[in-house]
Amino acid sequence: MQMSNTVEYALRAVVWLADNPEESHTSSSIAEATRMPSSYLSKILKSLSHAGIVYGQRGVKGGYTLARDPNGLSILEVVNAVEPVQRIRACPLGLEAHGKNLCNLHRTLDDVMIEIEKAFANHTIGSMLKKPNRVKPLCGLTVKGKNALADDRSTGIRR
Amino acid sequence: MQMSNTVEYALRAVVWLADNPEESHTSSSIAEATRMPSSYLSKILKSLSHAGIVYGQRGVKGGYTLARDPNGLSILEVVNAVEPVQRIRACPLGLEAHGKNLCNLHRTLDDVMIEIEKAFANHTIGSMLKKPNRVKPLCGLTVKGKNALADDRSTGIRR
DNA sequence: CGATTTACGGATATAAATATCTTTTTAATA
DNA sequence: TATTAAAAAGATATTTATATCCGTAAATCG
Repeated sequence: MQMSNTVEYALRAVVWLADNPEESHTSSSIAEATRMPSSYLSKILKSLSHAGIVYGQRGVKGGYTLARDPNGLSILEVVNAVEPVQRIRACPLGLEAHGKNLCNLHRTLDDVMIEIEKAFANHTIGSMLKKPNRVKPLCGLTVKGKNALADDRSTGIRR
Repeated sequence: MQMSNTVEYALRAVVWLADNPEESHTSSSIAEATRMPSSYLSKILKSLSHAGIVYGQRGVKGGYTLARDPNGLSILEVVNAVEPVQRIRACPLGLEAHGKNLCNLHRTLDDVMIEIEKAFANHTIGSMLKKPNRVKPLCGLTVKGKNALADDRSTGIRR
């Protein structure tokens, strides 16, 4: 049971945009700054754009900006944009016998999913930027050329 | 964000064993009863056996039985046996710069993982069997030949 | 003891998630 | 208006998770 790469990437990108709101950022500049695969990120940004979380401006001087107020944007919304939290609404065994009634196992598992939804919903992107922390968001990375850890070759790809 | 098949299968098997404790059950009989791929289940049962959650008896008249008291067995233990809940203990970006200190994003994500652990830990296998419910555990399936929904061809495989 | 049944360990195959690449569309600017 | 930059769309490749298969070990029974 693990946080998927897709969710991790999407959140990194959104936090980055929230923390650097003064200008728009291209897909590849975000990828470089936050150390993730550029072409995969571009796919993720499309989903975020569809969901209205980021705004993508095409063409020269284009790029992505955050389309929402970080203080009103929950982690749950970001997660749902790329990999929706799947509630259990009907028996996974596919038995029609009892309609919408779940047995205790699946009722319990759905309760766990509800808890997961709540845990995600409880945090906003804004709150993560505001909390004091010795460690800067995204582990001290900054915009390319300004203060980035230039000679770190790690990709950030897990597993 | 979804409950994996592996976790779903493991829990179905454990609940089945807890609900039918009077005799041992072969891997394939459990698979048939709870509608899941037999050979994959046998792999999952191996993990559960390693974790001491089920006991596997070889040979004629052998099979699996629950090795633990269902009332003291949490869902978390079953989940951890097959697909451990992965806490975030170091920066996924792999930066050594700040040791064990997580930035707010990863601190928050790890908090979510803690909530997931708690949600799993809060339920025991026994409690699911005891709760009154119009729908029987595992959606009314019973031991082969007794009362199973014999003409249902659904496999229970999602996605 | 030999045959049968079953778990166990590990190799192989298949499907799905992850990642990359190619082409098209849109916008800016020279 | 031509050129360039970048998102958007979607096809393709790679990797990982899911599922199957096969040989071995242990237990039972005749």
